[in-house]
Amino acid sequence: MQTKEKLLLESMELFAAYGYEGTSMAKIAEKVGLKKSSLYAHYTSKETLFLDVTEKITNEYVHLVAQSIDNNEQSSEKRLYQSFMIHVKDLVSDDASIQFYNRFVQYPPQNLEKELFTYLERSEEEALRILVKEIENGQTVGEISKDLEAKQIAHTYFCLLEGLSNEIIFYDYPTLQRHAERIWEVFWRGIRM
Amino acid sequence: MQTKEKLLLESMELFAAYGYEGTSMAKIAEKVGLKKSSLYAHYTSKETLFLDVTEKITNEYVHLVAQSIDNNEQSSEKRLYQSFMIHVKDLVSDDASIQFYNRFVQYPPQNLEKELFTYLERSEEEALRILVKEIENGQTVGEISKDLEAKQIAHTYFCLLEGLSNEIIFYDYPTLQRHAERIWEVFWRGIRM
DNA sequence: GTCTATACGGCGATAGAC
DNA sequence: GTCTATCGCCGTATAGAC
Repeated sequence: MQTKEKLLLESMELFAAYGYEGTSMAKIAEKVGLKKSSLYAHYTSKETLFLDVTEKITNEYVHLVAQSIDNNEQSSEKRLYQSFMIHVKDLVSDDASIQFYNRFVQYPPQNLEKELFTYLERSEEEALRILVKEIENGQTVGEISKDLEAKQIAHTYFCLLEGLSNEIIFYDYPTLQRHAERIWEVFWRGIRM
Repeated sequence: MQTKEKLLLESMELFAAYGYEGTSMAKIAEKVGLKKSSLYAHYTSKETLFLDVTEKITNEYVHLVAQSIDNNEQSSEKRLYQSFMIHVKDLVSDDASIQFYNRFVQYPPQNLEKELFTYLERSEEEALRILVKEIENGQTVGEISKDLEAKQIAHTYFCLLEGLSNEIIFYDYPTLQRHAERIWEVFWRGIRM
């Protein structure tokens, strides 16, 4: 793996775990296996490094949402359920990118707020659009109630996922998975035909 | 207001907005109207100040959950709906304490994780217990489905609130309130008789 | 209890040899 | 591109006068 690639990956994991202020260039350098001054051969500042990570992550996030909807599944219910559980799995798995995404959507570093926002706004909109499309499909084939707007349902879906991400600190994966299944049950009862 | 009281309040607001590492003793001092060295007459360290704020906030949180359920309302649906919307209102209002709570439940500062956890675990359990009681009540009087466990429903309820708290950065209060109402609609359809 | 002054370490960032 | 050395700044925390 190229040094710059590794730098992006390792710093992303540190930012996700300890936040922007909680992650020092020295710690990043140590994890990558360089001296901290060497990082500046790749990035002119901590800020530009962070923003580059952000750009990469937001692109990946949209990709993940799109990919999580498995078109081999027959019913909308199964497609949406599977997508939901894939997200839950990613929340606790080694995929720190979704933790990075959730953390900085909520708590952007003070001075980078505006620049972050432009990246995040775009990806939030795209992710929503992908899900709305799938839900409208479910409404067309008569699986999902037409009493509710597709956008409204999609919002609730993401809202639940974000809420679940808050529970990671308290529970292990099996417990979280059980919670997610029960929460899905409530959600599905709320939107089904 | 006593100096120590003011110190707790002002530092809480800064911690909630900028995080633990993002809040310096100098900024706290400035907001309180003291020199930073004077803070050490009240607390021996930034850590002890932060933990004292945490203790206060977790107690207030349990109190807020208990108080948000208005016993004058006749139906379980109305009581739960009103409680839900009070929380949403507090998310965006001047009440920084709920922002403090949500922030550090999810992202505790690295070195204080264990001590924070003991406070938060206790308050999470108590808040859940209060809501479970109200939901079981709704099940007894036949408003809420008995197909679902009260605990499961309570988890979904808090999960939605936490998810909504993530949306603050994107939307203003009226928009968030509309979202919350629509999300509630999905939720209620999911649990009603 | 609040102030001024200061200690000391870690931070982001730069200079310059190799 | 990576290193050693170093800068200037700001962080937490302490000492001591009032």
